[in-house]
Amino acid sequence: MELVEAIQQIYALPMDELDRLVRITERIQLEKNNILIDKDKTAKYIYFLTEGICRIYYPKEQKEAVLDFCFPGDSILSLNSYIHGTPGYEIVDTLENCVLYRIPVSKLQRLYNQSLPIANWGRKLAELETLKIEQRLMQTLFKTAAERYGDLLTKEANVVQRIKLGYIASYLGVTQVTLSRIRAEIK
Amino acid sequence: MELVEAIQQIYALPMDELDRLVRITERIQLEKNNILIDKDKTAKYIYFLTEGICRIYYPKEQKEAVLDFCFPGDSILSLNSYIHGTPGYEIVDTLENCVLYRIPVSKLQRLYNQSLPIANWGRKLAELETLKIEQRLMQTLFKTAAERYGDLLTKEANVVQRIKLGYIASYLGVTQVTLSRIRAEIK
DNA sequence: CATATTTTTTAACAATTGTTAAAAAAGTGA
DNA sequence: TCACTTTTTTAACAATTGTTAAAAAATATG
Repeated sequence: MELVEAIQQIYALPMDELDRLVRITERIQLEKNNILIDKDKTAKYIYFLTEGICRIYYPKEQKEAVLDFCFPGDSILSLNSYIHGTPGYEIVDTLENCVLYRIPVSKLQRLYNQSLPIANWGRKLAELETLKIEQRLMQTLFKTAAERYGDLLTKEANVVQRIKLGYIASYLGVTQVTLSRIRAEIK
Repeated sequence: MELVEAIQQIYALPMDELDRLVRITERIQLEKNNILIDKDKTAKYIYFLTEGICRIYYPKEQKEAVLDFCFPGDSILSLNSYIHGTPGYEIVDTLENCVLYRIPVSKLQRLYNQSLPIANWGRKLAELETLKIEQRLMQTLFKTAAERYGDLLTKEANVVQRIKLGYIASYLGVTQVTLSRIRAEIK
């Protein structure tokens, strides 16, 4: 998955506009088990993941919850921070060595006020994020943890084995013990 | 709550651009217990509610789930349908007599491709929707039904009495019986 | 105002998940 | 390879919520 591809899959841009975006992106590498986005900090960047796996989670005293896992091609934003320019809630860390591209939010905002296609690209980016979270919410509303674990297995089969059970359990909204019971049932 | 106010609170527009938006809106009234947005239909409009209360819910065989209640000042969109132009999942109905303004999605899309401020307005609309759902998700992840019921009571105190317990229970993700038990605890 | 309908509460029981702790399995590094 | 650490599984018990059904309360209707 390449940067240009990741940008274009959100909203197709004409060459010159695409170039304006690409010119403000930076490529970074981050080793396994490092923090990409920290809570209570104002996010200076939005990211595109091209290699590796990340985890987005909300840390709360005692009880943390995994919002999502990110795979190559995904965009990663600290939502509240990106949208309101205030400190965000979530922590994003790397579960494997990662390659990412980052766009400074301040420069991006400037482009939003200059370029119609890029403003519409930003609109699409937000719209797709909305759908992503809606899907997440609907799954927790309607599917049991067992069903959702099955979905994960079919969608990201080989990947599930690379993620700790505790993280997956948190993503599914159950304890590690319960997920272990679910897996015992399946076999 | 007036239409112009509802539009401007999303993203402030210059007078002439605001006017382009206002000119394509229509005022409608809908009596209590009518369907505003139906599932499996492609939404032709987005709405601003200025009077009354609406309920957004996902209907699933046996088990329906209330996503949100809408109050004056809120915008109402069938997310998937608005974003992808495909049939949506949710039903929106009126819990009281309502006054709404609607914008045809097709005309709105045209403006997105013509006007930079309106494209950015659409971006903000999507961004705010994202945060709304994120809040909803975080509440279900971290707060117990009892806590969330307490939140509802403080935020929309007088309004809660006007909404059926079954709807509120569905919004909180518990059965009506459980919510009844929660209320018995509080008193 | 009295009756019918809807909504809410209460009770008893079943089922599911959480909790704590210990054992087993897998992974890591010298 | 062996010892050590981390992760996963299993077991027993407690706590919470769902289910079903009936009673009570509130609301609507002629």
